Amino acid sequence: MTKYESICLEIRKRIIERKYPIDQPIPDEISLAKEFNCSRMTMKRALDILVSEGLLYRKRGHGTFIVQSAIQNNKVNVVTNEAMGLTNLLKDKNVKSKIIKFEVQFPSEDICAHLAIDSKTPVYYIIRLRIVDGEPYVLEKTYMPVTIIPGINDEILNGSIYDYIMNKLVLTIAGSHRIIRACKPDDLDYEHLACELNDPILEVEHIGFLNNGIPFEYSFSRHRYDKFEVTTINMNR
Amino acid sequence: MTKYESICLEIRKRIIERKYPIDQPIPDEISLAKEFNCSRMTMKRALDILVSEGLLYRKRGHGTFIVQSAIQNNKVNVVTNEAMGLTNLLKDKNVKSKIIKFEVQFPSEDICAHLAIDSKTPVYYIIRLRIVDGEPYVLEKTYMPVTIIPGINDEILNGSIYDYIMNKLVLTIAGSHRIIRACKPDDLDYEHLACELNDPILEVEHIGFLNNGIPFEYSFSRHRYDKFEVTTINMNR
DNA sequence: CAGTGGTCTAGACCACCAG
DNA sequence: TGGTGGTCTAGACCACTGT
Repeated sequence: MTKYESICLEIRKRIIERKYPIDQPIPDEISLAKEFNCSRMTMKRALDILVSEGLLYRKRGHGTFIVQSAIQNNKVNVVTNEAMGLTNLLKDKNVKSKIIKFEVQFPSEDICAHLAIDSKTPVYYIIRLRIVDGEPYVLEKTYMPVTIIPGINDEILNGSIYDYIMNKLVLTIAGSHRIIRACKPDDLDYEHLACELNDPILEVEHIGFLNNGIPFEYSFSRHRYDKFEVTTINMNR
Repeated sequence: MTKYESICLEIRKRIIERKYPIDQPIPDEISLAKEFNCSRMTMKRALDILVSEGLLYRKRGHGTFIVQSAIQNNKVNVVTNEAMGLTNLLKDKNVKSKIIKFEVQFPSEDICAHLAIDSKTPVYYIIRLRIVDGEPYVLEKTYMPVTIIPGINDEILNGSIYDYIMNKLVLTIAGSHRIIRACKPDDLDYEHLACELNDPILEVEHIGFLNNGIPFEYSFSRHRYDKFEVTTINMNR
């Protein structure tokens, strides 16, 4: 935990707990730096993070202000790190996995293109049903190159693939690309997600990248329409 | 133009023009700082931007490397600006608007909370059907505070609200918050989007912010499931 | 061990804005 | 003019890596 991270945590806490008047600027950078016993640069870096999360905004010559709408709808935790996997995102819930399919195959042309590999690089083909508090939640179809993410087994699939990648393989997940769409359910959805005939499905197509820019995962997550929504924040530079 | 911006431009140019070997680390921060006659902190800041764009990645103890896939597929300009509005996003298409409703009202409690206003601040209530190349595309229900975005009229609604905000009111749109979900169609969708009975709808709930952190728009866009998908890019810090 | 990036400092000067 | 945030510096120490 770096100094700027812990300062950032504390300031975020204060804002959420209304320790600072919502219609006033928060204390200036120099005062805060003194209070936290750090340099102004470090203070600025901590505040930069909160600005990038949409919690604060600055006015040169005026001060730093709270974005009121950000804390009025309990939407504060929207800015979670997305690269965590379901097991970590819902860690206060009981998340289980049912392995529907777990195979190795040569990838199709489409898979090759998305994973930036050739057709002779084997990939895992995994279908998992994720169950949250006993209810079917999402059906995940995942392709991962065996060369990049080796050693997948049933035990890992029953827990968190992301934990395995980050902690056992010690790889860094740098980012992701998502395409979100609505579609009609197919037979697999009916079978595992307990859909009614006309329930829509929220499908998230996902490409995950490591910090060397190499894609390691191409997946389709099919969600029950009444159990999931995607939240995004876009701030211009 | 700040120093770190101009350095950033120059390094980006060198990478794209293959001035640095693609399979080698680029020069270390101290050498680059000397070359550009700046401090190491400033150099780091310039490189940080390129890392956040996915053009470079760093390995502690090793050096700074070029993300090969970033410059191999002309993907350099992926970081497009989303805050443009439909009229600009699809400017090579024929986008028309049909005004279904255009009223002024006092906002409900929910609208107040999302726009950070009180219940006596009037808002526009606008429903528009956007038609692309003659086909119904999206049904937009929009709330905007009259005080922040004054002077809306039919002419503006038939064109681009975003153009009006940016060019006539000269306000800067800083960011947005989106919630994306799948849902079943309602009567308004059947009537205007030419939905079949069981066609899902992709709904995007949207809050737009100005650069002072004030929300100026709260909207629900209901899309035909076969005509629209949302694309997002997420890069970790 | 030497070399890399990551963090942090104490202080400087500038740009912007209100009274 | 005073106070704010924005940029930049020169240097320090730390964490991590391969030799």
